[in-house]
Amino acid sequence: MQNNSQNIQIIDIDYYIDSNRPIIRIYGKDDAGKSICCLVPGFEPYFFAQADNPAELCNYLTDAFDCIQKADIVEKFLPIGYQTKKVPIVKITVTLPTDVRDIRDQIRDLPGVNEIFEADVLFHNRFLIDKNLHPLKWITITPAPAEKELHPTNIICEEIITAEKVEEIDKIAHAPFKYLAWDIECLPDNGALPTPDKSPIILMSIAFSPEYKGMNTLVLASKKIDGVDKETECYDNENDMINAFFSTVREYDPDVLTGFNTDGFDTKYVVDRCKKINTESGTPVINFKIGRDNRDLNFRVFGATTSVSISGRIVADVLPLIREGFKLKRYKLENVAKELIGKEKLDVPPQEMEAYWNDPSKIHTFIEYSRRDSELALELLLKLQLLDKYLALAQVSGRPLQDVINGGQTNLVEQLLMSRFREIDRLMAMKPNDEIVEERERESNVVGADVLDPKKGLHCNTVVEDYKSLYPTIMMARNLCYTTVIIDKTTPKESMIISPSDGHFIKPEIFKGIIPSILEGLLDKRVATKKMMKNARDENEKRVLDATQLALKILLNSFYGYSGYIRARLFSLEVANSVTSYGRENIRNTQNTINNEIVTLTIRDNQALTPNESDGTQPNDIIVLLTPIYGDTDSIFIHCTDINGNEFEEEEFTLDMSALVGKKIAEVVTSKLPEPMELQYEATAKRILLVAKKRYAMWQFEQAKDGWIQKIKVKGLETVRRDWCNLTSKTLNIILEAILKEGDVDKCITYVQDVIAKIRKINDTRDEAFIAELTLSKTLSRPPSSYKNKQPHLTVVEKIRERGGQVPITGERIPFLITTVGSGYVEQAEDPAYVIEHNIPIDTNYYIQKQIIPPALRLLETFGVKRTTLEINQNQKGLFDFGKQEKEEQSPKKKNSEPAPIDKQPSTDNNDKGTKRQKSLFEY
DNA sequence: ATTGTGGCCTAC
DNA sequence: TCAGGTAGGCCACAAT
Repeated sequence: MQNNSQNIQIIDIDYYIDSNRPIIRIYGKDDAGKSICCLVPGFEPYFFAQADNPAELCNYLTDAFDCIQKADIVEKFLPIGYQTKKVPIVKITVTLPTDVRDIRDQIRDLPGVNEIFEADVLFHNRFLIDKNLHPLKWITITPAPAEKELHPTNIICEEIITAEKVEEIDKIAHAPFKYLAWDIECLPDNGALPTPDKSPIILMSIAFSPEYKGMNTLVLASKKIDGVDKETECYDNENDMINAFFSTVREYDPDVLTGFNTDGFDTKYVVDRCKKINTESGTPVINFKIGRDNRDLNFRVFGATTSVSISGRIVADVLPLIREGFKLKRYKLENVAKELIGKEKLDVPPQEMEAYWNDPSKIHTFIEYSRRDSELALELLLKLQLLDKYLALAQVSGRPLQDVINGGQTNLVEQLLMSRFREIDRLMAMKPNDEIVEERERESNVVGADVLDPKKGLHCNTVVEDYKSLYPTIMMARNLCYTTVIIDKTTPKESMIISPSDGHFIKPEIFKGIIPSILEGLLDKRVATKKMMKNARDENEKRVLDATQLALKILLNSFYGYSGYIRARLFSLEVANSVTSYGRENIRNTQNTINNEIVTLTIRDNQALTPNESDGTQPNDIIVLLTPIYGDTDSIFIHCTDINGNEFEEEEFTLDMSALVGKKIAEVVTSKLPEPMELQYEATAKRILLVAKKRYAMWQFEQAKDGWIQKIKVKGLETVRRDWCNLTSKTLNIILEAILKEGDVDKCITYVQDVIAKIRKINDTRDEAFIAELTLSKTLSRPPSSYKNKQPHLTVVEKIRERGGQVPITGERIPFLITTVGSGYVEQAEDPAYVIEHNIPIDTNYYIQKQIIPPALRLLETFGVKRTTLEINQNQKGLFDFGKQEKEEQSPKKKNSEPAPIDKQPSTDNNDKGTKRQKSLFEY
């Protein structure tokens, strides 16, 4: 190896033009933190065309267009369908990447040209695919000899290397990245959202990691302010401040730029403001070129969303990352910081900003407020490790990090498919145009999974089993792929796999599909990564590996969704429907196997035996009757009872026994399935309350290395829904705890009655903390004008607009309370801040009748509890200890962790903490 | 009273 | 919200 070769981690990739040829530019960082730009000349853009007469097309093309370097006939498979013969295709190599689109448009409609392929693959992605390189992985660069060196003048990295050769190498740890978070403050328009044509930017703040010239933060002000500290710089006016901001960014040279809602607000605001100032001055007084190629930042605006990118750097707005990663009721910086890192945002209300700015005694508070916002954004990104997953997805998929952050799963899947298609000489289809999308939309009819009817009510001792990666394993087991779908009607039946939805695929012995092969690779890699994780001693490495295995899991599960996605390059209803039809068949088969074949298991000598294995009954045998009581898509819940279908007595059926049963069922079912499909034992529910499809709660015990980990798991019920108020969630949590752990319905009734009593008094007490518990929220999911029906959150948006406040934008969650003002729930919705400020009465009846009683009753009616019982006004008994809910704990040596089945609990109280007699749960 | 729809959010 | 898929519960309200 040459000793002047250099290793870098790829951060970004693009190209530039030098002497009318494209040069690939790889931006990266070495392990000492030096920013390096690697130039790779010699890669040429190309695409493909299928023609009636390929030779004729070749001749025509080379004669007609100067920018076409070559037109050759190559042999390729077409994108969809199992094929045995390649077809002749014209490969058109052009001079510049932009020529691809030009030539494509000019030849598309020529007579004799049937179809164009791969003309919409961006040049830098083409390079990554063809060279088998992956962003965020490390490469070693062999420098070109001096005479071949390129000397671009605009690149502002610390070092520029012209590469002779680049090769990927193995290295786990990331390079030391530099992060910069920023934020702007503008003078609002009378408390409403500021607009760039009217409102100036007055403060800009920055937070650095690692520090910059000894500073962790820096606030720039657009006027002279007395008595500021050394991390605040004052300028004479707005342009000077903005220019200082951009030159600070250039000088610090961050790899990652972040902020809170910077893509959605700040970036566009600053750019618009700069343009306005530049236009008004007649000369460009502001230089906002902050790319590592010394160019402007790039915008792409799609309707309400803008995505920002800066060449050579990564733009990562934390707001969308947090939206995706955390389920919160609101996503204002204030809420997010408090919920996720326990930090307070400083408070300067928009209406008062002007006053703060103009008041010398308050302006320092304003400066600190601004500084805090950048600090919080940076802290969120780093502490929550928001980028980890995306770095790993870029590495595994081969797509540039900025695409991974801004885009969806489509890009990732397509990059993987394209790489593998290229290896076997298969063409990739172009992205569908609007016409094709509409057609697919009309035809699209994908049937999904089965949800088994739940046996509603309370059950003890239920084992939960699920299929490991069901859809990916189905695709592997049945060779489901675009490349295996039968298009030749003469294919003999014995060569085909026919799915329950009547999809036809070639057998893997004849040709193994690309998707199954990709999935197999991802699965193997995931197993290997998890193994490395176990052995890793370095915490940092462990973190990276954990992100990698998560990324692999995400990719594994993306292929099914992609196959039925109407905007996909490859779209196949036959594939999508075959996957789900096998899934439905599978869950039914599982249910039947348990019902009709296994039926019972015998527990003997710490083993679970099937009827075949047990060979009669022995004295200490415990016979367990298995009844599937619920299942959704890839899971099945099996109730374990005695032979007569009654719940076991306390201690008769232990958790350890349930694990034996669960594992035995998994083993028997798995043995009948094709590889690599696998049913696995997940956990045991000591008690489970099945309310409806997709709605249940259970007291779950999961087997760990040293004992059982217990928790209450709630699915689909109001507790986990963000469109119900906190009071509902808390009330239901108490009820669930009482039912599942203590079997105490009395307690539930008293509790609900007390909650109702407290609601009744809220307009007298005006307890603000309690009012906050009544706040509902809903997402404003589209522009207000496009709603067909009125909605409560729309009412609130309208009211805020009329009052001249900051109007929420599409995609925001809107909090509201139901007041007595107006008629009907929709009209009665009001902004909580306004309710407090103007002392608007709360509609107590709504909360009692709509928010508390129906959800409580849904849980309690199985025990015979009636609406009238809950409504009885029992003058306040006062046991309001909200918020003492158990999360997750190691089960303490069986102490009280195995109460008797509820319907058999003795009528005398054996519970050490209560004294009053409990009614049986079925006495109501 | 029952049925249909628009809307929201969740399970998987 | 150009950002993978379908199933499904429940609310409010309108139509029957």
